[in-house]
Amino acid sequence: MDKENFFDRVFETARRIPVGRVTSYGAIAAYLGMKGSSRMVGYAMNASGDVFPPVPAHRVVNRNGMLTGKHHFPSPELMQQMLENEGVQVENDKVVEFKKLFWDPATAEL
DNA sequence: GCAATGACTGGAG
DNA sequence: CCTCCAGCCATTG
Repeated sequence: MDKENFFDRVFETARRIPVGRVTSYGAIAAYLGMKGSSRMVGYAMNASGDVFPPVPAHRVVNRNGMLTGKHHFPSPELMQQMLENEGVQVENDKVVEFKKLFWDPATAEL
């Protein structure tokens, strides 16, 4: 697959997410200059399980901090489990302190 | 090339 | 904070 050029951008950005932090699809999309393609970011994450190294898709949630992609994991409860394992408190399928744990790739230091 | 789909987003209620 | 509607755009059939 050579057309993973688009996905690769999303993957690299997603891998830059620090542990214990989370970000939104729109943040990644906007950072890559594809603000309108926020859906494509999630679509790319769908292929994240087919690439290497693995992408921490569990740190990527929607703008509301909701674990919208948990259903796409090997186990729907795995996503929340890993987040809590990293110190991210999750409740009702959404990050509690999302606003506080929110990580923006644009404000991230190299 | 068109139609359908989707791990989204912003605005309005 | 939650729900509904419409817009966006790449991937797939």
